[in-house]
Amino acid sequence: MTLKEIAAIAGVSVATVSYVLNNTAQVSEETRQKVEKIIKETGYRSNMLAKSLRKNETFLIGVIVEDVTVWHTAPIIDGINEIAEIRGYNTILSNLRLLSKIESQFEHISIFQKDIDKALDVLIGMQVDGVIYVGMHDRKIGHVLHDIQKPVVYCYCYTDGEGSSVRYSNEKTAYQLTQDLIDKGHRNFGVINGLEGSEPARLRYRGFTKAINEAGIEVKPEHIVRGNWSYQKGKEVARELLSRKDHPDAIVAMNDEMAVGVYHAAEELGIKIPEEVSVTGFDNAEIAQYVSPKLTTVDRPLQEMGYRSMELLLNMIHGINVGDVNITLPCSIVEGESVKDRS
Amino acid sequence: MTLKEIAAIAGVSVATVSYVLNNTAQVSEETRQKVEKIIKETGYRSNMLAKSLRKNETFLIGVIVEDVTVWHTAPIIDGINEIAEIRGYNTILSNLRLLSKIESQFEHISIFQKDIDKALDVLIGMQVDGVIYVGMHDRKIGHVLHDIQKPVVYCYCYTDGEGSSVRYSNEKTAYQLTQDLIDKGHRNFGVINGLEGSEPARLRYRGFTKAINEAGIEVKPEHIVRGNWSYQKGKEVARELLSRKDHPDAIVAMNDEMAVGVYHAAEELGIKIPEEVSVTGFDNAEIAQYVSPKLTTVDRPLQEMGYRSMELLLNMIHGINVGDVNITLPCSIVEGESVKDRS
DNA sequence: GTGAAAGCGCTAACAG
DNA sequence: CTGTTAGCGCTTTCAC
Repeated sequence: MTLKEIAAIAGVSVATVSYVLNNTAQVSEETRQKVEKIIKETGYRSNMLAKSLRKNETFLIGVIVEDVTVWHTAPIIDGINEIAEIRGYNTILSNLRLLSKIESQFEHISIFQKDIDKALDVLIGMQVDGVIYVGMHDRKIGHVLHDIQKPVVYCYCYTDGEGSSVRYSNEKTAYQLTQDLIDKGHRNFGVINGLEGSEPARLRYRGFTKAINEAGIEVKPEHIVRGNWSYQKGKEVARELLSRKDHPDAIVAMNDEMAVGVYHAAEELGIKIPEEVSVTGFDNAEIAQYVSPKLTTVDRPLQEMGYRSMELLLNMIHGINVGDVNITLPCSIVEGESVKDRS
Repeated sequence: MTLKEIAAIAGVSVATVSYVLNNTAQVSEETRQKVEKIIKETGYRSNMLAKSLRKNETFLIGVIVEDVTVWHTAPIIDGINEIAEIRGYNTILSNLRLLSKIESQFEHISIFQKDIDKALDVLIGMQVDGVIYVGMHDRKIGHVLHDIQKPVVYCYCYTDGEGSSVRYSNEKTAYQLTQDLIDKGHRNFGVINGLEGSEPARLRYRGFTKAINEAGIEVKPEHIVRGNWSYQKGKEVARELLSRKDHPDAIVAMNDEMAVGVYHAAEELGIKIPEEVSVTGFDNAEIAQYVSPKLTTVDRPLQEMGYRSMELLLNMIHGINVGDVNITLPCSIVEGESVKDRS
């Protein structure tokens, strides 16, 4: 069904049909009724392709996600969609599916440039007004979206120098978390760090160290161990940590999976949480609320990151805030029952 | 940058540029080189809107998801995308965001018809070749995608009579799971059912009952309790169940959250899993592998459901298999350590 | 081998 | 108030 056909049935011109459709000119009540009736009857829907081509505007935003199955991606998409819906935009999602395409999790991004370019060809070809790129890890990536003459926002990742980004605060949150533990009287700390080379691991550890140093506390070198984000490894290193006679009275695990590893290691060794050792996690994974006692952890503002990315992009599209903006959102600490007040 | 501009720079006609771009006619090597050089230099990307309008084909598939944050949605999308990529199609995702829009989880779908129609307006307007509708619960929904003259596949839900669907097997899987328990010598069963009115709950329970009846086993009515899918409620009813002197030696929980509730109830009461009571879950949630002992549960073929939905849709688009098809995929049982062999 | 020109469905002057 | 028409960027006959 096309405008022309509607016009033919109604016995009016295409222009008139367009007028009633878009309410873009005065049309007599009689004509309007007649046309509207036919539109309803035929179930006509206007061809966006033609419309957008003609008007040279699409109200379309391209969203490239590195992998939709990485669990933080969905809430970010949801946040993006919510703002899009409010502001009258539609989104077109491109899923790079990196997770299933890579061997090593930290292989350099550039080998996927071809995939990205392919995705961009489609999105730019669809004449999107701007692009949001959602990372699967929080890290620096190259200018993967180079050469496109459109506003771009990187979310859950960033690029050096060029381009705006929306991220969450690793360092400051780890700092606060550690301070809370210090305030609650803990002095003998253990820390299970994330995977070597991971930026969030580095930042979280730095926040931890800063709080420790400011409080003038010393952490025994043997109490600083390296995990790899996994439950298995967390349990393994926690076992060593907790087997020591001078084991920590607080273990800061850099994510929830490893924190749960600590739970199980403690259980094996008959060490009570939080009575004998406090434990904190990071990320507010689903498991955090299903372990007993509930894990104290950190909630990242994922949906909010979606909101802000979209709002930032729309501002750029409308010419507000033309410079590069780097937004770092605060996290909130989720109080569980895995930390004891020893003060 | 448009074809016309490229043509002007190269000093050839638009037709010629189109020929080299699409390799659709013989072009002299010299001209081809010249044009290709300019295309590369200018970073020209063809306008899909114009192209699709002209060719009257888009290779675009519309994917409507009821809520992207419901955790089974992402793997399904991923599966859809994988096939799309292989077959040269692109997808455009529409997220209805039902979860945040509804009060009661089981409110009738029809009140969202307006949202769905809006999403459809966009998708159909974009001239998609077909639509996949991904539900947030496995249930029967009305003909929410009525009146569209395009192939439609319902995934993780279905509609009565009209329309093809791809789902997973609740009943048969619950049957197998129960049989396994019977084979391992369990005779004193307890079951924690899902939310009243939920179709998967009904089907899973039916599968359970079928296996029980076939084996000539009797389940005490007091051992059949109603949960609501939640951890909290699961723990609560498990506490009652396990407090009884004649408590079951196997508890079939209809999802993993409730199964974890059983774990914690058992722990409180000093009852050992699986020595004194075996426990099974359903859904293979992330927690299933982080509890100790590991939970025996059921993995739904989510990504595969995405594959099959897309393949089915493409077949419909290409005129193969024109009738309604209802596919039910088998699940696999994930053997944990929460079931003891008592035979 | 290459170009002129029609037309995909729609909007927006412009004319009447 | 309504209709005629040009043209958005592209593909594709049909001529040459």
